[in-house]
Amino acid sequence: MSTKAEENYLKTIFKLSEKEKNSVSTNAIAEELETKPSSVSDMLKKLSEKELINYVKYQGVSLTPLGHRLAVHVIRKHRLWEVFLVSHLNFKWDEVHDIAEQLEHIKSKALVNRLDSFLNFPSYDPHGDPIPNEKGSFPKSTAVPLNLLKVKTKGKVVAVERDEPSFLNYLDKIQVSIGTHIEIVDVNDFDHSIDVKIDGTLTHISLEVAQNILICVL
Amino acid sequence: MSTKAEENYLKTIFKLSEKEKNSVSTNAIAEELETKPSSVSDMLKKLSEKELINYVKYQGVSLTPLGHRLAVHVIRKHRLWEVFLVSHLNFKWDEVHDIAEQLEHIKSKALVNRLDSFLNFPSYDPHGDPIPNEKGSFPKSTAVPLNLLKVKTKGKVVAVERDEPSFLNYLDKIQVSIGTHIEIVDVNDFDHSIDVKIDGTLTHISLEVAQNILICVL
DNA sequence: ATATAAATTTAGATGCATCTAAATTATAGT
DNA sequence: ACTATAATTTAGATGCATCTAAATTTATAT
Repeated sequence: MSTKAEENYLKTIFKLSEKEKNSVSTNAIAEELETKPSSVSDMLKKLSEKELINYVKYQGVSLTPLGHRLAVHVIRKHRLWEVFLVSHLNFKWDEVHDIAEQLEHIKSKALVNRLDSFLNFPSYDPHGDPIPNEKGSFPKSTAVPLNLLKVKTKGKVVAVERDEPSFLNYLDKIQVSIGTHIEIVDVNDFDHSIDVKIDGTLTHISLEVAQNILICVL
Repeated sequence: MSTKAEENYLKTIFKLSEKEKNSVSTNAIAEELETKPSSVSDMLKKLSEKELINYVKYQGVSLTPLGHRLAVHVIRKHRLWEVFLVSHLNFKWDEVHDIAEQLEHIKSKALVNRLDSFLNFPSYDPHGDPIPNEKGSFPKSTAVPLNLLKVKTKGKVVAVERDEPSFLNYLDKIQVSIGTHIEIVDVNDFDHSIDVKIDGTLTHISLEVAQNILICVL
């Protein structure tokens, strides 16, 4: 049986593995979890003994198939609960992350699968993140970060890559949500900020924000 | 902020306070929580320092108003989740206790209240136990244990006082659930077992079982 | 190639919740 | 009132997850 802390480590390693192709570093994990590298070292030893990660001292880590399965299952729970909170309890998309962080650790296979069925087997959570099915496979999508698109490209927002209320509130303010249509009007070579048309309105967006909005090109 | 363990102690003290009018003993708590009296002593000291219980060494404990409020809030969450599990996720009444034991520790005032509203402010959980409202007050009921009724009395099952699947499965087997009509046919003076008519069928019930079925006399 | 900096791990500590074994206090029977 | 027994608490230990400070290993830069 895995503890809450272990599950959070696995989730973080999974997340970081997606970005950086190679193995994940102790420091990166510490930063992501807002903890100290020494604490991470301790935990990596434990996870390694449980055969959840491949760990060679000073060389970083990667998930074993077992660790990968567990991480995906926690992510599945997190995202299903987010769907429930937004679609049935009327929470807004910026309010659900912290609650889902708690709910994702509830242990009951039956609960997850019944929740999934109750929600009609959703493929994406309120932030557009894909929800793995019971077997652990993700629906695939061909989304691209907004900052990589060229002028005149039109697309639809399919996901956002950050959960913080400050970010999500900003998106609300500029009227961006999942499904919103966006057109690239101009790209500023100096700071890589961009001008976009959102539902007809012209808006200026920083690189930082654009990087975290995923678009499906139309 | 209270930990899971603290909340479970408070819940237990609340439960035991209902039965025994006076203060609750260390041993009783230990037995209920399936832990050692020495562990209970440690925890009582902690709860006392947090002003959640009134504790005089060797004299047992009682809840302070603050501890009472917290205990009731945990019970509220437990019972609301049980309603959700049975009425929306199609769990049976004997399957929900263990899952609700986990869900009751999720911390979010908004979540509880929205869940309450989503469920239409239920007054009783699937076992017939009363659900306190947001302010902490319970709906009152005038239920009596089945074993205290006299021959020929007719009534309706309004609650059961145990959560164990073994007990609940037995009730399913003899066709007893919340709302079932029962008539006392005969009382055996020797072992206090009773003969009852359940939906027309004659059934023999032990004292142990009868004590845990609450009846509203008709 | 070697010194310096950066990343990582170890050593030793803390707080929480638990345990066993031993000591203490309360209670009940004669 | 006294003693045996039961209930309760204390002392000291363990495992988990974390921390700080120190040591070690790896990477980098001349």
